[in-house]
Amino acid sequence: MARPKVQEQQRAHLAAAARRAIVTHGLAHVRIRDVAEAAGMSPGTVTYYYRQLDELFQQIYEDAVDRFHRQRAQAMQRQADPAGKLLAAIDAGLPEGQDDELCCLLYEFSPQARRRPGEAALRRGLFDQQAQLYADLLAAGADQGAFALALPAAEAARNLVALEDAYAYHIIAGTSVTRGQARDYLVGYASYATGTDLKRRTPSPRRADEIAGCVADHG
Amino acid sequence: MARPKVQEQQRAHLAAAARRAIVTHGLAHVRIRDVAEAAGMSPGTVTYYYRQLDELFQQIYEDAVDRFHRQRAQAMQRQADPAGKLLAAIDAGLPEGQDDELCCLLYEFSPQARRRPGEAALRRGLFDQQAQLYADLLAAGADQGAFALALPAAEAARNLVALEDAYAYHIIAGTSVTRGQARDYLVGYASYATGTDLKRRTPSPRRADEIAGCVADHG
Amino acid sequence: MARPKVQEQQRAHLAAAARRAIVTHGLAHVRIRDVAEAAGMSPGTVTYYYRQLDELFQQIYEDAVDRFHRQRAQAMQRQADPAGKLLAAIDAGLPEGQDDELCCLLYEFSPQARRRPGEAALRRGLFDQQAQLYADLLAAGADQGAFALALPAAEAARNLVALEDAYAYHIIAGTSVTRGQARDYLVGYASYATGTDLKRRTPSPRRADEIAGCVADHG
Amino acid sequence: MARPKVQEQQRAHLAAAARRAIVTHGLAHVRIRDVAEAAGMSPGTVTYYYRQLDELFQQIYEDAVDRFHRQRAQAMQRQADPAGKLLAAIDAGLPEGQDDELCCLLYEFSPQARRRPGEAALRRGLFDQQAQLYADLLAAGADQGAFALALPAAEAARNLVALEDAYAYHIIAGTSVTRGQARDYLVGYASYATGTDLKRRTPSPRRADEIAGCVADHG
DNA sequence: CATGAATGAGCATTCATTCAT
DNA sequence: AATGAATGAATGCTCATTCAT
Repeated sequence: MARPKVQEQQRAHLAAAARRAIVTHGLAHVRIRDVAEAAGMSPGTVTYYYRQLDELFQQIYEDAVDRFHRQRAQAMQRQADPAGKLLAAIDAGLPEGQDDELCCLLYEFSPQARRRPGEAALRRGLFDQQAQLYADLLAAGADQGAFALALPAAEAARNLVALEDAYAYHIIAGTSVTRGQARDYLVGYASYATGTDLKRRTPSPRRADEIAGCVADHG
Repeated sequence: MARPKVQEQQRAHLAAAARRAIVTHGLAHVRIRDVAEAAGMSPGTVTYYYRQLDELFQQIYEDAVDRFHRQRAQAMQRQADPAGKLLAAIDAGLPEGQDDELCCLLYEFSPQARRRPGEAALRRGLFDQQAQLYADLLAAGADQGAFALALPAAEAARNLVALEDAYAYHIIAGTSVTRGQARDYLVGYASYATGTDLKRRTPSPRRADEIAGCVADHG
Repeated sequence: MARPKVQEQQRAHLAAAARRAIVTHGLAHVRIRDVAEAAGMSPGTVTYYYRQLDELFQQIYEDAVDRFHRQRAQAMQRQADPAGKLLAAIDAGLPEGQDDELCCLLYEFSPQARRRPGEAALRRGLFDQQAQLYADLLAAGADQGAFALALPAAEAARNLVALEDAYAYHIIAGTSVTRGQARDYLVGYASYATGTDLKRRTPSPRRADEIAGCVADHG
Repeated sequence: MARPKVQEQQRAHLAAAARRAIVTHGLAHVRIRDVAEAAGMSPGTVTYYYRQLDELFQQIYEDAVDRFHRQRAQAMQRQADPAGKLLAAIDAGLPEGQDDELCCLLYEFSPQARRRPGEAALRRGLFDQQAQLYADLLAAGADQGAFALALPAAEAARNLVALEDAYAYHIIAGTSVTRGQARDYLVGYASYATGTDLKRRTPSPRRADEIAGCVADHG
């Protein structure tokens, strides 16, 4: 902790501003001035804290990947039984709406994966982590007798994550599929995969503090 | 007496060059010079044919959306029975590999949908068209007795497209899921949805001339 | 007459188009393409006939200066008595309206006089010629006993031209002074200068063929 | 802690440089680089202070119109009697010489009035203001018994301004009429209009500090 | 004779970056 | 610590000009 505390606070404040600026203007078009304006600072101050803007963006992407996974893992831990965990996982995986910052960020960065090996690895890790969460849950549920798996846990897990990813895009892009439909489709697929009827269960909405934490300034 | 007009040829040549340039450098970073170099022309010539670069990019996106759909519809028409059509559709929907130009293009443009209403509409149309292809096929197969649908055709169709979209991204981004795995997962889901075992059928690979035609320079 | 007749025709056609283009877009902003469009030709053809656009513009200016003077001299010759000639001169000196091509052209070129010695000389010659017309007329009228000059003919002549120039600008710029007012002021001043009441005389409107000739294509 | 703001100073410095550049190169041909060189700055700095070059030019025109009027109004106020005011007005209305910056600017902008409604309004306002100055002065002089008007004050006032405008052009364009002649003609006309002999009065030359103030760099 | 194709010089403008304060 | 000033590299775009047909 060599850096003074106030420096860290400012860097976190700038990171939050940069997230907002990326979502607003798009990663492709965000300028230093946009970040500065979102932070209520001058453009000079942004480069004062982040000499290279790429450094800031890279950190934001890594944070987003990490946060997305931790958020979902926590949501699952809050539930006791496998079915509850499964529904919690689905709800945590879908964006709240068209402006869900975390999901928007992940999609803004996605085209870069093809060209930047580091980001491809990050993206791969994110997918594998999510799939592993589902796979572990399915396996555990099957062990406990709660689930009667219709297909291998790994395959079902990957399909669940894939469906989430695709529908999440449509939700934030504002195209054909609404969040409610996406949730229904996912619950439907999960029901098939686990041999249980998850549709009868009450939905477990994301808690307010999670949502706030998602966009909160770390400082 | 005057020079013959070759505008259309050159515009097509430039569009092909621009597609390559976008895939190579990313939509966010392509410069006029990149397009010019890919076309073997001077930067001035690019703006001679496309006064605004946006005009060119927009046309490329619209073409890509259109081509993706037509390509798949044609692949399905070549097959006689519902199961064959279904497998053809799946194969036509997945990218050939990490450098599949058409799929790369679609993913390069995808983050813009959130901000550009026109592109969101285009993207929505693409999803709806693809889903409709599947939905019609599933319904027809059910009518003929070939399929015993496990869920509503519309829902199954959307899930198939969603799975394709998600796995296509992983294939071109080079992350966890290979094309072979993706195909297996999709065939598996299609088998479940249609109540038929599609895995035993011989794959119907995309024909070589289709692939060539997809990226060919028309000039 | 070494040049073929058709060449001369085309050059005259282009000059007329250039005049229209200058009046429409302003000398400062006129582009080769504007001239080409006004002529219904391609930009390449314009440079084919006028290698340097300046050459064309210079010719247009010289023509305009010449035409303005000849037009007025002719209008005066058509009248028999001094008073009629004076009124004819005034009417020939004022623009028909906001779009009077000849006057607009002269004003478009006027700022260049300060920097281009040749154009300053041209402009000087135009003023002197006009003043001479008036001075000769005033002197002749005084000799004949028709006018009783209130001040030296040369001074009165220059003032008449100056008033014309200034009011002409307001007419084509569409500012405070209308053509009718400008004419009244000029007639008023001429009445004072000549010691005659010119206001009672019927106006001698510019003849239709003059107006047509003013904007006509020389070819 | 932050740097002090010196924007206003620099903007004024740049405006002065732009005025010089316009007079030197002509409004039609000034480039950002010309302004930058005149200001001793880099081209980037010009756009730093004025994002759109038009913005700077528009401001310069508005300032010029305003300054021209205020300068003359002040010159008139310095004189006590109507005849003195009249002579002061005439002297303030004519350019000092061929390089009178303020007059050159007004003539550089004049062709644009036909095409830009805003500039036409500005130009109209300038004419009306000047004419009003004269009209008020003539009417006041007539009331005091100093002047015996030979024609309506409004008409005489407009003619005075028109003569000034026209002769001013010849002075800065360096054509036939010298400043001395122009002044004599104007004084002659004013004498006629007011029924007084203004020629016997000592001329009231523009004061040196006014001239300096007119072109001075405020930075 | 005429023009469409192609180019490169020239331009305004954007923007990250440096620096003095 | 923070920022306004200043700059120059980069870029899209305009446009006169050249040239092949």
